[in-house]
Amino acid sequence: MTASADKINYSKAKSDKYHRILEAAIKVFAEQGFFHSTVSQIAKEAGVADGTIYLYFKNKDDILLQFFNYKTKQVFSQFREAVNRADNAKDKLRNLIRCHLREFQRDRNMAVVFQAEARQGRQFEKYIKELSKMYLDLIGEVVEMGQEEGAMRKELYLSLVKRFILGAVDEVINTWVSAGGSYDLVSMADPLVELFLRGIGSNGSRTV
Amino acid sequence: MTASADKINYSKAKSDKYHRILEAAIKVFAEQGFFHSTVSQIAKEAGVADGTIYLYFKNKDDILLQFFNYKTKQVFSQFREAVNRADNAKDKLRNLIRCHLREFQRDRNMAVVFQAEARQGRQFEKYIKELSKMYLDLIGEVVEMGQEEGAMRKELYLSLVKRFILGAVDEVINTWVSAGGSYDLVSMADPLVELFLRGIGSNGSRTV
Amino acid sequence: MTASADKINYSKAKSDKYHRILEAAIKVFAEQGFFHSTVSQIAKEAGVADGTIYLYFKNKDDILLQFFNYKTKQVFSQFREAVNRADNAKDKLRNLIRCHLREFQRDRNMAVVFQAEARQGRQFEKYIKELSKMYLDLIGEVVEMGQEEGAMRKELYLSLVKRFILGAVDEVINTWVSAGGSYDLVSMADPLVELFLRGIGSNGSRTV
Amino acid sequence: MTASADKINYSKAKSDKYHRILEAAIKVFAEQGFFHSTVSQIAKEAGVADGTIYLYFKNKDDILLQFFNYKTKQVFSQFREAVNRADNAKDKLRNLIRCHLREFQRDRNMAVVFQAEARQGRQFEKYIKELSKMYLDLIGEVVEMGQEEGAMRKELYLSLVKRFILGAVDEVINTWVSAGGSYDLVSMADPLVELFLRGIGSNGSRTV
DNA sequence: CATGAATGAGGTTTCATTCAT
DNA sequence: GATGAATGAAACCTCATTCAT
Repeated sequence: MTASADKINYSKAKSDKYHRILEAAIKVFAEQGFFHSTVSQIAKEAGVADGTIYLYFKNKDDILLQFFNYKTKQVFSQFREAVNRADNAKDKLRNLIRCHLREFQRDRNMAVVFQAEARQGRQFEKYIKELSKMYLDLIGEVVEMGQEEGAMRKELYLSLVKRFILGAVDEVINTWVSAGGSYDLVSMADPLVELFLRGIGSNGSRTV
Repeated sequence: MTASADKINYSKAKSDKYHRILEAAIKVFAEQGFFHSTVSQIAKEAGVADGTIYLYFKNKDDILLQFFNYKTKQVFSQFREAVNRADNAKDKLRNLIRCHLREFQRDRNMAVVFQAEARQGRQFEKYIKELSKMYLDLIGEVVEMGQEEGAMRKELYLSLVKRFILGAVDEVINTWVSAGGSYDLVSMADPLVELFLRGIGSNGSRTV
Repeated sequence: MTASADKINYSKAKSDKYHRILEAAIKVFAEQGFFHSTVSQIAKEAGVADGTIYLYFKNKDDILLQFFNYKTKQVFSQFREAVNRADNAKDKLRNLIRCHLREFQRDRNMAVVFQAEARQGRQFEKYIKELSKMYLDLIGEVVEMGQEEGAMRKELYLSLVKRFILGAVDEVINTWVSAGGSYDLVSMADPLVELFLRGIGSNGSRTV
Repeated sequence: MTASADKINYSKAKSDKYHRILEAAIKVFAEQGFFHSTVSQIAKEAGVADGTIYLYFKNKDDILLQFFNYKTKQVFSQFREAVNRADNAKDKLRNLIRCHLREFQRDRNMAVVFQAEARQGRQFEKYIKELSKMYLDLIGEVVEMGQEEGAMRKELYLSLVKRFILGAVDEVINTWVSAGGSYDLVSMADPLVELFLRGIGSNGSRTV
């Protein structure tokens, strides 16, 4: 007797309140962390009664789950578009990373929650892994195209390259989040892409 | 600084029980996450009474704090040694990363807790930042030496490079943790270092 | 008497919806028990909105109260008729018990609710006692008539006899309800009446 | 991961507090009914903190369950003894019923809870049925012995007889409970047994 | 030092009831 | 009359922490 989907208003074109609660929750989660946030705080921030939350979400966990779902879809279509807008691999990579940084800069609460809660495993593991995979696949496509174009090295260890890129971008965002979002994140994109492409070694260096 | 030194036995060269509890806690945190772990579980795992925990730790948070302190110091001296063991920048970098991966592979519980709980901000933020800073500084030193040696590009945006390296290593560890530690993590070190040094672009590529 | 007549439509010859809700409620109560039933479930079963219930009933308790009132009146007139249809005490008793079992068999939901919720005391105590009294009085009349007719022993402890009969019938119904109504309840009537009249002792037995 | 038997102190020879809580709970249940009773009320009545309840009982339901278990065992051994103390069926029956009434009179809270909550089905159904069965079996034994002795009629419909007796006794207790326990319940035993044995019909009556 | 029973604040969640539409 | 989204009181239960032994 799970009291879920049939009781909860997921349809209704994501009614006004659904989004109000979701945004409020993300704000509170960003400020306090998921575990230290209380449903009451979220309700107050959203300007609704505690019980109202449960008309739109199955439970507290479900709020975070819905967020991953909702923001993810939204952000991912942006990523995809950004990649499509360019016609060579390097520009695709640059566009992807610019877009990534731009979107996270645009909504810092989202960024904080993504960066902080996504590493928690347990209940959200499945979602996070899926999310991560989508991103890695996107990078994978771009790199493979780059290899075909001759713009990227053929002998790359692809699955490592993907993590190498995601990890670096992630850390750049983390740092920005930790710093309170006090500087322009997007401006990191181009230098970062250069590092990806050229590495840090001096020209023609033999490394192994 | 911490208002507890008088009650809690931090001296005594870290008695047997102190470490037993700490290791037990890390095991439990790794399995359940910090918030879902209970003091009782830790006590049971350590084979002591619940109350005993409070003879060695101020409270639940303090356990995690002590862990960051304890493991950090231990691991950091290893990192420092690894760097010192080489006499050129590239080898220092390679040694650092090998050591990092080796240590995290050696103690997977530690790895899980580090990777998961360190991103939570709030109560542990200060510690984590400090930790992160130590690592970044170490990388910074190596890179600067590399620039002097001529082994690394002079025009690098140093603070970005540091995050670029930390982030990538971190993500490689995360992936390994998510996969249940099922493959050899250390073998990622050399390919990773190559990516840092040469990037993913084909030789002589102009990137901007 | 009830402080609500002005708000609630008790007049109007019990509109269609009133009965729909009442029957729905009894069904739900029978399935889940009064306390575990929610007003929403009742509304859904009745095919009306939650709020509509409050146009016909003062509150959740009132639904059960109205049920006791409504079914009681209805069933009691049947009992009275059954008794009247016979012209000697033994047949009256037999008719009463047959009727009782028949009516409860006819509407198992009613039976379940009657048997289960009537023993709860507290809020419904008054109603239940009244109900019980009506039944006991009916039995009393029959037995007294039997005594006058010479068909029943003169020295009976009347108030005990009444409970003795009611209790036995009740338990027979309980058992049938517990068994899921899987056998014919009415067929218990005649053997039961024989037990009332002859007891279980062998003929001519001296019992004290 | 049901947090039950391993966490809860069922051993310890039913420690002092276990019984204090149980008796307090029964008192509160008797006064308010199970559903209207709150854990806080029980805790206050027992003179312990709310949380303490959960050291001894898995949850609120478990309190009632434990009660059925505990009192049942206790009371049933009394019933069995009472039956054994006589050496003919009629006396066994009389002893059983006297004992039943005596025990319920002795502890009115128990009586109230037994009579009221035992009819609720749902969560406690299994227990109640078991309980009921034990009692019915005991009666069954006695009646069968009576038949062998020639003290009871051979042609009896045994399963009906059992319910007939249990029901009547039950109702006598209910009435006494409803009346606030204001009269002597045990004095009902002998007249009741006479009704069982001789019925209410006049001597030699043909009933069918 | 060590214990673990006891505490009680505080969180999540349910659901009877209301009221603007 | 009818609706059903919204309310918020109140219940159950957990668990970090204390303290008498």
